[in-house]
Amino acid sequence: MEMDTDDTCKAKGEEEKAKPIVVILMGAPGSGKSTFCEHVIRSSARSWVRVCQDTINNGKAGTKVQCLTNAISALKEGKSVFIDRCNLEKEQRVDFVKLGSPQVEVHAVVLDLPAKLCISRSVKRTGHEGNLQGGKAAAVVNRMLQKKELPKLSEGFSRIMFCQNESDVQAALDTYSGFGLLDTLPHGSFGQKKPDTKVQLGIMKFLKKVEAPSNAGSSASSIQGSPASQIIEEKNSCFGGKETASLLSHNAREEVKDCQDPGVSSSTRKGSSSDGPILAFPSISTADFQFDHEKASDIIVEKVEESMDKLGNAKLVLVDLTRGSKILSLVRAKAAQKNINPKKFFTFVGDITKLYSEGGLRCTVIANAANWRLKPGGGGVNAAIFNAAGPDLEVATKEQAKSLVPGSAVVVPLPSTSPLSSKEGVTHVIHVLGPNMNPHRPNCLGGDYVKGCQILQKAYTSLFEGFLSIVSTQAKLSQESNEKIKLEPSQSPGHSKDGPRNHSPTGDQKNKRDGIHEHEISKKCKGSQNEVGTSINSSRAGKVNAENAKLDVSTSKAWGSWAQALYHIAMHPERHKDNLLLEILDDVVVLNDLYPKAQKHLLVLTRCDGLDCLGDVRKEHLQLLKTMHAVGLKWAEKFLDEDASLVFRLGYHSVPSMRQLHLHVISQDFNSKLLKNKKHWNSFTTAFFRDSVDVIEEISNQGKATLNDDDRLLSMELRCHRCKSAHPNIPRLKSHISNCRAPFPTSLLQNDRLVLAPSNTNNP
DNA sequence: GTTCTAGAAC
DNA sequence: GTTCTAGAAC
Repeated sequence: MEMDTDDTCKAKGEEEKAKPIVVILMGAPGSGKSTFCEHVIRSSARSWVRVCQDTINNGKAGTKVQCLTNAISALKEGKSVFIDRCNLEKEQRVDFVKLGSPQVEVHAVVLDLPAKLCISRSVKRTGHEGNLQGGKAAAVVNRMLQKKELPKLSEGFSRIMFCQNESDVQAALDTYSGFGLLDTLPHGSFGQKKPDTKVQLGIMKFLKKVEAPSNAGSSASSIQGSPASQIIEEKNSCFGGKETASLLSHNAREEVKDCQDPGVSSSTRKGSSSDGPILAFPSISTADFQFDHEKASDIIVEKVEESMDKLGNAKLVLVDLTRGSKILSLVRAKAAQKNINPKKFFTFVGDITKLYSEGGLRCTVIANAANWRLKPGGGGVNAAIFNAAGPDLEVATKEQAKSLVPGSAVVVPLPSTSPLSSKEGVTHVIHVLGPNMNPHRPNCLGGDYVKGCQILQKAYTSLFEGFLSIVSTQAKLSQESNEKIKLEPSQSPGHSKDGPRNHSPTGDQKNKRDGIHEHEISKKCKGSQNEVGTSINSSRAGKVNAENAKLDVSTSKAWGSWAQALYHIAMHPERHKDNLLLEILDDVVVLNDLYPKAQKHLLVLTRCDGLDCLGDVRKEHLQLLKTMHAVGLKWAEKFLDEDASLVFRLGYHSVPSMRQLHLHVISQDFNSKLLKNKKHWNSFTTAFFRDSVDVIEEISNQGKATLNDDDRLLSMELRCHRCKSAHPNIPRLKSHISNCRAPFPTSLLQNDRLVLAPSNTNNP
């Protein structure tokens, strides 16, 4: 056993009072477990014992029982213990979790780093204690990661830290290095991006690309237990849940240093139709009003929990300016313990007046921790918001109320002339007055927390009710504007959908949002504004529906000239006599993909004008979808007659590059010189690809299809679609898939997602 | 040095 | 969607 202890700096007495802990490390070979232990042990004020199975037997590998025995004796001596072994499967760690007791907490530190990184470290390392060197490392790491089961609090951990990139690891190192003998750490699960799915994540570099899709892997192609939830970010400075970094503009990431946001996907930035309005609110009363943070965090979490059911697609975000703010970490821990949906409520570090411009987080409503006179000035959030909003906010506030009593809130629509509106997209400010515990401020409660808590509860209730009233009003207005659009379709051609939205009766508010939207369009599209305007098909401009006429951007998109080819074929197949065309029917055209990404790759193209992509599909298209599927299936079966070894998959890209709804019928060999890049691969092998059978089911049941439209799906780590092993680049991946005969993942074998020759059904 | 990727242009 | 190519990665 390694006794990496540092006895020099602590007195015996201290150790006796202190509670030892067990930290179970989890991670593949090369994930840095031993290094982690060494770093902590070097700088910690505690006595640690590192129990390493690789070396426990006089420097050689030992048994699990030896590890347990040594851990128990270390704990008896009051020492804290690192369990340094892979521990990737639940069963492998269960006995170590049992080391916990009322006196001994068991923590998990998960070094869930990219497979690529672990592999390269394992390969490179020489003289590693576990003797896992050389070329076999890749195979071993891949195999282990495929069995990975991420830990859950329910296994018996009081605290779990997920580290998915180097900065997470640094944060965990800081946490445990500074974890003194008498300190306690908040309980809960920290830093995991998506607890329930195993989304593969991109190999992008920090500042160049964003990271984990928050929700995109939930479809059939994500496999429980697959080694997928791996982040390749190397420098992300965001600790405790890095998702929000995906929202940040490049220059903002440096400033937003802490966030926990498993819920906000890049769609919040892009403003896709699935977004809901977001209320950003500061912690009320805990700053200048000196309200106790523990009590305040209880109330925030309790009130958030109460409002969860009423939120619909709206979201709440607690904002604080400083990284490592006590109130944020308390709220995070308590929200995690209560299993509050992290998609609907999360925390964010940043300036509440610059959430969009600097943080990339679009919050249409922000709350202000106001003073009772509703006046600018003072300090903190109140001063910041009044400053950022300019005199417009003061004027608009006066129209609504002259003063506030503690525990109440007032909703103020923000004029579009306010910079906070034009730059940040804020439509409303809600002033909230919380209880005051500061004797130097008016209405001090003098330490009466019974009353204080009541008032703070009331304050949050008023705030959330105010927000919900805005949400429901806006939803109604967008319905009305939608009705109006339907009545006046002639006004829309030639404009982006901002045109129709200007007909809405909401006046100022609408214009303001349109400003943001245009900003986004100009960022997203490389073409000129003119191009944007003209390339949106006029038949689509009137199609803005109730959903996409909401606060956020519609699904409508601009198509470049190069993206029109399929549309032209669909409209006039007879003019395209080229040899790609296979079949022309009343509703569909079948053609070979011009750039096939597999031995067989066909497109079944709808001839319906105005149906550009999966996002446009509604219940009235159900029969068409079934026809497309049936035609695709017919062709797949024809090819299977010729070559029984083929396997087909039928489906749609969540966001196609080419206009005009088309079904891909693609053989799963992916044997094509034209499959050249990560986007090609991931567009057919991640949740970005929506199986036709699932789409039909969704349209039938819900009236629309789920779009896994997060760009990050397309830049995820390259993994074999059969065995899910990770590969560093396209050539290596292709070389692997040409030989891989692993069975397809179960999810693909279900529900006829794969189409096989009858003779091939048992062993694809 | 070569291989490979990612972003811009089309 | 592809092509081109700078520059990162090896």
